[in-house]
Amino acid sequence: MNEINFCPLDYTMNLIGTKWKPIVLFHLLEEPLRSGILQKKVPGISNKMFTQTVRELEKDGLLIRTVYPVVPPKVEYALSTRGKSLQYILESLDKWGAEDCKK
Amino acid sequence: MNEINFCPLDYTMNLIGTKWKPIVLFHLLEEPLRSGILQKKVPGISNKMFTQTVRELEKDGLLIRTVYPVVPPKVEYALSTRGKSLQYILESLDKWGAEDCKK
DNA sequence: CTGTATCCTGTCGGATACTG
DNA sequence: CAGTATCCGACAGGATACAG
Repeated sequence: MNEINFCPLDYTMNLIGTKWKPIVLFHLLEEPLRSGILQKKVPGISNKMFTQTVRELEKDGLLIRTVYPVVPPKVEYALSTRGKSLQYILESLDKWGAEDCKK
Repeated sequence: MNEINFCPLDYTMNLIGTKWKPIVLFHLLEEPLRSGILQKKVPGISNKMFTQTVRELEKDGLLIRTVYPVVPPKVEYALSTRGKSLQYILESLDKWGAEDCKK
């Protein structure tokens, strides 16, 4: 890597520029969701990639993982403040896609 | 893939959701650039990935490739109308990154 | 200058089975 | 229900050499 022409866009893409991350975040915009529900909203994602994705998002402080000590286990994911600050971008991406695929 | 919960965001990410595409497009926002210049603005990218990236962007109609029949060869890349319509999003991603990495 | 063609390695990412 | 572990094929992506 070279930092000479580093641009913030690059920084952003390193956080959310993967196949699944934006979609996961997008589905959390409205409300926190428990694990199973969230995963079902991202069809095509494998169990492995789902876990890996939310783990990285948690590590980067974009979402918060809450474990409820009940049986059966219940885990809920919610956007952090930092994650919520992406709302505008996620919706822009969504809107652009909606407009563009009409053509 | 499953289309039940297909969202436009997914569509957008399939077009520009890679490591290099947004950066390449971003550097073309101001003005068309010839190949060598553009590539130098994306440090860290290998020759192979650069060619591959612009080829896909061209195929998807996001940029236009113009070959000038001169010696030495001159090739220029410019955003298409469709590519320009991403300006807003690219700048949002850039701004977010600039804001966020202050913290 | 611009782009292509190999080769080669690491990682992505799915399928499956299993634990608490 | 939620998550982990392993296996394994596919491909992203770099280095290098070469062509027009």
